[in-house]
Amino acid sequence: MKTTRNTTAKTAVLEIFEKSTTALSHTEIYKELHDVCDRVTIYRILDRLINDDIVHKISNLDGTVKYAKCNHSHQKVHIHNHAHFSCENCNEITCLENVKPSYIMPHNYKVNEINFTLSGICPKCLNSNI
Amino acid sequence: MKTTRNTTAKTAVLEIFEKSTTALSHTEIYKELHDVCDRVTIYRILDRLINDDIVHKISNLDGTVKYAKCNHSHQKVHIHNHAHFSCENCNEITCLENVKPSYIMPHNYKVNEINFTLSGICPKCLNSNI
DNA sequence: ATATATTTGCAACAATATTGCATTAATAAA
DNA sequence: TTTATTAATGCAATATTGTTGCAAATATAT
Repeated sequence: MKTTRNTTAKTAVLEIFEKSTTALSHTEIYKELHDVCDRVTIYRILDRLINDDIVHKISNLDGTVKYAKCNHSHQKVHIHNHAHFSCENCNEITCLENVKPSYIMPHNYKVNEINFTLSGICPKCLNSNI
Repeated sequence: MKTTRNTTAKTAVLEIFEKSTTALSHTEIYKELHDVCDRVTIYRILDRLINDDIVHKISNLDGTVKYAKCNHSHQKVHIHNHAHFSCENCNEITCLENVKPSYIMPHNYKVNEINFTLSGICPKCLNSNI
């Protein structure tokens, strides 16, 4: 198995995820790191982090792609089966760790992963709009 | 209210949706219509169809965007709150009209729309892989 | 048949993502 | 600590996806 190295850029990306309470787009990450590394490097770091199961990818209703750090406490196996909320006002995406949809599937489908994204207005915007 | 016209290109797009059992990307639609109309026209037709509530937009786990015809039988109001299935093998997206997730949201969120996409292996691929 | 407002094509542009390749740097081994 | 190995990076080029402005074409109402 190939090892994945701890580089300056990778550490910087992880720090940004640590600080952030919302999911981040490639562009948002690059804005903070434009003097640390190249645009392309960030794409490659994100790919690696996804592969290593440290970060997961979220695609918004409008087609924009964001990334968030997984916080699988200490489970061996984990599935990103929690929901995401996408605010139509501030465009922030937050993980709703505790929202887990229940559903009944037709037979003959093998489900590996689910993506449950809700959109609307987040509490922050709901309050400030009064 | 502005009227939306029935043009050759729009009719052609609708025919493609009619024929297809899966959701289609802009690229897939354009492949069939490259001698009927321009790339841009298809984007604009899709925009109109979404506005007219004839087509809905689905964004896949990998960030790709697809479109599918709504089959809201005869309801006055309808919400696209059904699930979609994205096959990891053939990459087709199908609407699971009858799969409707139930979930409990934290307070203070105003939910306007939901997107529930499951990925894995579809029945067709499951059978052919035996 | 004519008026008018929508739709289209084209060209240009913007944003996002990918690839090849030489160089740099992190890690393992000596 | 030094050296060897291979992952990671930077840069340039390219691909893909989506958007905009404007003149010309076309669908619809009158």
